[in-house]
Amino acid sequence: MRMREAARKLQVSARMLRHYEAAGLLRAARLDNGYRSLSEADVQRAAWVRDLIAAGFSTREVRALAAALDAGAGPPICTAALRNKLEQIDRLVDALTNRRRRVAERLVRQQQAVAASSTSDHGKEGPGDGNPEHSGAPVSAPGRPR
DNA sequence: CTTCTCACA
DNA sequence: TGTGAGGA
Repeated sequence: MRMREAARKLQVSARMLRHYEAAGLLRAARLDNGYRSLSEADVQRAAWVRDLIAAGFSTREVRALAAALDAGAGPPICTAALRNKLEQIDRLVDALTNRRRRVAERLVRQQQAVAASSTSDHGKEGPGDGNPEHSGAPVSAPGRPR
C-alpha cells in the first residue's frame, strides 16, 4: 500500500511516516515511480514506533531499541526499556511536583506581602486588582508571544 | 496523488 | 516532535 492508506490505517499523517523514515525509524520499499510501498509488516512496525513515541520515547531511543531488536535481542530488551522509561517518568513527576510546590509557596508569600502593604499607610488599592487564591487550581499561561 | 527541502513552533 | 509552504 502507499502512504495515504498506511497513514489512514495508523491514524497518523503521511507526513509523520516520512518523518519517521527520515529519522531512521522506518524503512519502506519504493515503487518504480519513487512512491513508497509499505507492507503490512511495515505498518505494524510504524504502529510500534508511533506507540513508543506517544509513550515519551525519543527518536534516538526508538532507533536504538529497534536496532537491538533487529540484532536478535528478545522481548526482555523491550521490558527493560519500558521499566527504565517508567522510572524516568517517575523522576520527572517528582521534579515537577517540587517545582509546583515552590511556585505555590512563592505565590503565597507574594500575596502576603501585598496584603501587608495595603493595610499600611499606602491604601491605594486600585479597582482593577482582584486576586482570587486557588491552591491547586490549574493556572494557564496566557502570556505566550505570538 | 506522491516526492522533497526549508523553516518554524 | 510535528507541521506548513512551495515546488517538481
